[in-house]
Amino acid sequence: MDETHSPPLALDQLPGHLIRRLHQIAVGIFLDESRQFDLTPVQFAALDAICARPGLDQIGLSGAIAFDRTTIGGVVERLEAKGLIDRRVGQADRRTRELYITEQGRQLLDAITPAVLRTQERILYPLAPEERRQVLILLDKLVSQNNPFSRSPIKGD
Amino acid sequence: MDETHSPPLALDQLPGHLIRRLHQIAVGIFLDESRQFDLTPVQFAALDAICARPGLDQIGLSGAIAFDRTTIGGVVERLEAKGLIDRRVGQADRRTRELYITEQGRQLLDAITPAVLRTQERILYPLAPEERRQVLILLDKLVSQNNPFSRSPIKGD
DNA sequence: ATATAATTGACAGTATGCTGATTAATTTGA
DNA sequence: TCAAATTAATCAGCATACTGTCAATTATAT
Repeated sequence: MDETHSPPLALDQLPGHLIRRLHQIAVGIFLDESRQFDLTPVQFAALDAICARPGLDQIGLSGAIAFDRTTIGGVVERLEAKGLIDRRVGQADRRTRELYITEQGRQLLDAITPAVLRTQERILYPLAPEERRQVLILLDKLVSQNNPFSRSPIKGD
Repeated sequence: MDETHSPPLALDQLPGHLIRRLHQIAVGIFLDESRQFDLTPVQFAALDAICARPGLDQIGLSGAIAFDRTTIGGVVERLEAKGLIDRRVGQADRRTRELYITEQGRQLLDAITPAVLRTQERILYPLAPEERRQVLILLDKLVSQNNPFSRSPIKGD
């Protein structure tokens, strides 16, 4: 027998594949729930972080929500084009762009928040209450302890 | 008091955000482990599925590993350009393109498999053995039961 | 048999998410 | 002080991941 080839891996049992699928599902539910607001999950995350920390620059925003710093450029550009944030040249450091949420941005954030909360409930809906607590603890453990290996590691406050 | 605005949500406690972060981390580990093979996670998944089911068409491949059918087009195009798969016009249905792994593709799949397995171990490394079993069970439950709501639901065999 | 439906794959367009290079501004160090 | 290193943002380029649309092909229904 010249059987030099290993059998294909069963993808649907690999953690990486399960994680990719779950992410795909979570994004799908988010877009379904917030269809009327024309905001992507990443745009929501950025808007939420800018609201929480006004005057943040783009690198700071990357660190706060773990985006690649190049990706953030396009995201804030689109948020600015929609009138949801302002971008001002930094006072202390003119290389930076300080980010501020606009009144319109605040109103959208308020309006979309219930949809975002419904999204989280729908994602976890298949699990029993105790399992939901469990999975959040395990996901948090995986994310925080693998954080150093991530491409865009979270910076602590 | 005219406090009409709710406080920003704590992103790092939202399931959707944790899932996005974990996916980002998993992809990063995959690319790190398989750097020398020049294959992305999605390309690996497609190659693995084509190996397991030779003659599959592109829609069938989408259904097997939950890709959008448009996304698959570019993926198989790049796999074909690298000489890892063949694409032939379907005999029974000339609309389809039947996908076959090449000998070169099989060899790459063999070579990359240990790296893919190491990737899975690194993803789960922060967890104790019992927690690893738990999280896989919970992820599988979330994925399979939310599958109908996904944009690219898995088709059963 | 033939008009209509549905299906496969392709294409255009948009939005992440990354690499690597470049520019402008600031900081460091000899 | 002034050249060198560093940093913030941008740009070009590539690969997912989705929407919609379209042409070619097949299935259906009268």
